[in-house]
Amino acid sequence: MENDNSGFFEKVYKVTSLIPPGRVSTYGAIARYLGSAGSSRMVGWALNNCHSMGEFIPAHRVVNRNGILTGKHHFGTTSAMEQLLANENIMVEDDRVIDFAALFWDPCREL
DNA sequence: GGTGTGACAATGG
DNA sequence: GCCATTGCCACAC
Repeated sequence: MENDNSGFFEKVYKVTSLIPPGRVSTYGAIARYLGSAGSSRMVGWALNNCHSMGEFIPAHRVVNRNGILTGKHHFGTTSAMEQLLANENIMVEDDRVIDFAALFWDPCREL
């Protein structure tokens, strides 16, 4: 299919797209689900290339393990990510997801 | 084929 | 408890 990217990236996009609305995930969780727990940084990098994809990736649902919107700057504007999260009923305060633990979506556990 | 990187994570001081 | 450093692994040049 069209998703014949480099493999790891494709999985990142896939899993990220599979994040249910109103939920958030972490780079480490996704990386671990892909079989590479130490590739947490790769997840972020993959999302960085998400702009090269012809499809929108809900990367705003992906935050670091602290629930902090680390990559909000990559959305163009810092408010873009917060707006997107707010649109998903996710409240963000001080660049951090409120009740992140409850909204945390683990692909290894829920998928 | 080697080097650099990158939106993290974990540990140490 | 907060700041700095290292590890990590896959992709781009």
